[in-house]
Amino acid sequence: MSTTLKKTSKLHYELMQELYYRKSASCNELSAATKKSIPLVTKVVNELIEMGEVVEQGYAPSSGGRRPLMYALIKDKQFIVLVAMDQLSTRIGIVNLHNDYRLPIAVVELKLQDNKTALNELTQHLKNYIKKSGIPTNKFIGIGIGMPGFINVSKGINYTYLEANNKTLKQHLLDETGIPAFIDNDSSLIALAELKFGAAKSSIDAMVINMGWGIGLGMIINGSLFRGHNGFAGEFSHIPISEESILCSCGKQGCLEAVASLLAVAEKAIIGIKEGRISSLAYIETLNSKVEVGNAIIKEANKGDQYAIELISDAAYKIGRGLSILIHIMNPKVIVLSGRSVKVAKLMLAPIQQALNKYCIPRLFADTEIKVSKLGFDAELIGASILVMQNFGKEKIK
Amino acid sequence: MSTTLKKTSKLHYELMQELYYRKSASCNELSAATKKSIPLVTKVVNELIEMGEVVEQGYAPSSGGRRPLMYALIKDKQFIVLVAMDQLSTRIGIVNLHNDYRLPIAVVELKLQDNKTALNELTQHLKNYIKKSGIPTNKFIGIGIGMPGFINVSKGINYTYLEANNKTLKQHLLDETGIPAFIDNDSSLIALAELKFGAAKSSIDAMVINMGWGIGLGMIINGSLFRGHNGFAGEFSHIPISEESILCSCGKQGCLEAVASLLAVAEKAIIGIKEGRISSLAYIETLNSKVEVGNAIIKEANKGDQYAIELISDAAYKIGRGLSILIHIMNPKVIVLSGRSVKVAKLMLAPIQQALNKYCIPRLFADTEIKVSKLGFDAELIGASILVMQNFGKEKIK
DNA sequence: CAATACTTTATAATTTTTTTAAAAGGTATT
DNA sequence: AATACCTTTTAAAAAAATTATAAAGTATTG
Repeated sequence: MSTTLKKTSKLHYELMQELYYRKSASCNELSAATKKSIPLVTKVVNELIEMGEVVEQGYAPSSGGRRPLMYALIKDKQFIVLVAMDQLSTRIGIVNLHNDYRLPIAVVELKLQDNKTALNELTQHLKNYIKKSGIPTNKFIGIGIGMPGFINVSKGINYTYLEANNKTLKQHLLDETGIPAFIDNDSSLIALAELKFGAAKSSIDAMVINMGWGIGLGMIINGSLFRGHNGFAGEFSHIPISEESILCSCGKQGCLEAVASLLAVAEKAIIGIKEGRISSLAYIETLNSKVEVGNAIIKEANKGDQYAIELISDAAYKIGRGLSILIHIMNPKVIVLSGRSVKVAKLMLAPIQQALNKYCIPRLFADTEIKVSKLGFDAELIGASILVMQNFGKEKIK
Repeated sequence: MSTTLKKTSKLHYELMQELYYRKSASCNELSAATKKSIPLVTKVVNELIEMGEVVEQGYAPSSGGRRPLMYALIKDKQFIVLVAMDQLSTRIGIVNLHNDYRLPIAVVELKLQDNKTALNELTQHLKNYIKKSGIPTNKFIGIGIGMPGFINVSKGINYTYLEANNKTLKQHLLDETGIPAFIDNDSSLIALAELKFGAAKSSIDAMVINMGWGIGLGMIINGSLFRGHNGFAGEFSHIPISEESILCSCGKQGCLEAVASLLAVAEKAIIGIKEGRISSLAYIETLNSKVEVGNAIIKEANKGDQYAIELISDAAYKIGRGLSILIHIMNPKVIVLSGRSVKVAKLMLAPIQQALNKYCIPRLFADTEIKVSKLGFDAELIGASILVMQNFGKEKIK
């Protein structure tokens, strides 16, 4: 972008973003997407070609009229570093602007809670991974990071984890790597991924449920991610919902997370098995690890183990009750089931539907589709790259 | 608008809308509000003056620079018919574009439920009221109607009440009165009123609670009313919340409305008094009418009657629990207490706060203000006029 | 208390962008 | 094959936004 003398405008970056989301597009499509006139888009696209950022891809099949010339980003000019963190493990990847991975995704053990060296570990892993890729620093657009916790996206701070003394997390990572960093909540990134590449593609409004060790929610409203006044919207995990007074990690009782998250299910399974429930789960070795049991439940439920299915169904019904509240408030068009537990999402559809039948006013959800994510567990990584692209050029153009 | 040859654009109407909301404004303010350039706004404002729609109002005090010329709508050129309905009674008014009433507000008894002649009654009342005003039909911009029920705003249909055989409600009223009509949910209109003229003025996001015989919710998101995919968003009344299995009018159990609405409170009061609770409520004559008792509770609570206050506090705490769910999901900046029960809203603040303290994650509502509406019971009527203004010119300009 | 520095608003000149119109390259139908 | 109809591309005209400048005010300062 700096090789030519032509000045780059906001629209230059916007068109590149759109080409990233669509892989390839015609001038007319780009004009519609950016709400700029065709002549203007045509002019800017030609400038991008001159700059070596974009190439013609030949003609697309006609849709009943003159065939459109298609354009795409040049593959390996720029790269994005992706990071998806959860409480226990962190995934790192690097993609080009066609979303091809340049290295296998690295999975590293990294405990977030009560771990003072967590930030240093992360920084080190990142630096190593980037070095290993052999790509020079100036070719990276940015680092996108998804993680749990209360996050201020614009300031680049996570109030819950990874404290960087006196600095914002964003600034710390920029200083260490020389690459601009952007952080966001894991559920928000999953919602972004579903919006741009997944089951909620081009949706005006969609609710994306991040089912995993917790239960997150990313909300798409008016075609973009809704973050709320302080950026904390979508705290679905901790709505007071259950009559069972089970203590939640947040300190309150009756939270959805405490009764329906994968972690809660695993806990219940461990007790059940110790009490003698018959299940293939009884034969796993690491019965003391909730994480291992949680993963095993998903695997065994898909194989048909009755107890595992019962546990999943039970949780799904409770999630369904939570969704009924969400539907009453938001009246969404699409609800997407995504996140770690997506592998058993098909088993959850029936109990969720049952809960909706019981707790929802029929007219409110008659028109609401419940979809299962096809992006699977990669959604958060994909979301991280979108986060970076959404900020692409923002600092260069005032 | 039709007296001159100059063509009227979308911006002409937009500027008039903005002048309606602000009473008076400078070109710079209008430019900022409409996101159009100052020269363009200046030009169009001058055209509006030529057309006789707008007048100069002289200079406003300087804010540290050249004094701005202020502009305002001409008062009595155009009028709006306002209608606010609830289950039992309907209010009708007429205002000019300075929001001055031209006639005293008419209150008529009109039962919505199970009343086949309701629509005819409404039409007749409207016609009489308009006739009484002496204002010619072509001077009315529109009729704005707020009412309970499931409403499709764009189609102009209420799925719950006022069926107009084979016609939309909107079309029926246009045919009968010759004036374009617009309908919307009562809670949505109250939210609009609070957004433009009330406690949520110019808010980016706000949750407006319509407390009355039911419990409604109007949501302001990104500075405008959020209606959801089918227009049914904000069904706060019927979220499953209570452990008490009280049957709700919607057929389900444990709805917020069934335990915390003014109607539910009145029901509880009647039982309490019959059981011998000591209260000034015991002396009202119409103890069999829930509506009368409800109104009495509001009056006596404000006078200090302990039982009435207890009843209100109890309901408020439950509403607070509902709000805690709303806060978890939406993370709003402002929550406005509005609607019929607004007269006791001050008594409700403490128990609501208590519920939030118990059920909310502190960080989520630390920054959330809970405000009491100053528009009072007129909010719905004001909202009806805004509804009309929002549609002003939309049919004339494609 | 004038002179200067800094505001905000209004107007004019210039540049950018959109709108409109026309041409070019297709498919579908008769 | 001729015609109708559709979509994309290019060109010319019109509209709107920027930018620069002028005008009219307040606050500050020696």
